[in-house]
Amino acid sequence: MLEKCDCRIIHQDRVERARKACLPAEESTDMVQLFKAMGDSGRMGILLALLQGEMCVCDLAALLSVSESAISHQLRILRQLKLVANRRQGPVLYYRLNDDHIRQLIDVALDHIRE
Amino acid sequence: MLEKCDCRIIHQDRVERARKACLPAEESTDMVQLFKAMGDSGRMGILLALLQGEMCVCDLAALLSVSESAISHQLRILRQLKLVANRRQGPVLYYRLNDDHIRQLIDVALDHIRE
DNA sequence: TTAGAATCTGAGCATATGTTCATATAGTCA
DNA sequence: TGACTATATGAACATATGCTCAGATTCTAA
Repeated sequence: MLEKCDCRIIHQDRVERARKACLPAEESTDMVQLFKAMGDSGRMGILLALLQGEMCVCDLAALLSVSESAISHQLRILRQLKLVANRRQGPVLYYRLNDDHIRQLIDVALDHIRE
Repeated sequence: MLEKCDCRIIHQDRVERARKACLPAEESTDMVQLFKAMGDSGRMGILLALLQGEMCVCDLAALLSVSESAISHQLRILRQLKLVANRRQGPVLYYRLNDDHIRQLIDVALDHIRE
């Protein structure tokens, strides 16, 4: 036989190597949360829209054809993860992308799916 | 009054601008699928492990403390999205990251959460 | 070809997630 | 202050998602 798995670990060395390279648990979960936030069509629609510039809640609702409440719920998630930020002007809240990382992530993702 | 929203669209121009910049529907959904795939702690664990090099199913199961069946289900999703690829050597399938985009995405994500 | 190893697959179940609806809050103008 | 606008929030419900378990494949060695 070529390979045999006794304790269901064929390559103890590889498992150890990966275990040592593990990220701190908090970084890992934060990263998962970030990708999860971008892994929803509604939230991605918001992010793609904000790539073009600031928008308010009702603009986004009109653009994406969903209720303003739904947009607001999604924006809260994006806010908590520091993906978007807002500024108030009168009664209107203008949302924008919080930094350039989102654009970078989208660019790399597009590279991947277009290859 | 400073701003007023009649038809629930305050800034028609911004909505139009965003609408014109929309990605093709397929690209958008593919991108969402990609981020969704990376937005799960189990699958991210697999990807982080494979950053260190090839591993087989039972190695991953041991490393991540889940069943081989669960790993196999997750690997199928990652395979379909071209995040991982495998090669067979005897009865063992060795999985690896399919290209460098995953590493790039993880790097940018870490930049974001560490800032 | 037969037995056993490594992996895959489908169905079922428990949990997680997104939307809706009703209501609350913050800000503006008369 | 009182009426109205824009947005936020909480609960409830329907759907999506990941794991488990049992069984099916694929490959190897004898």
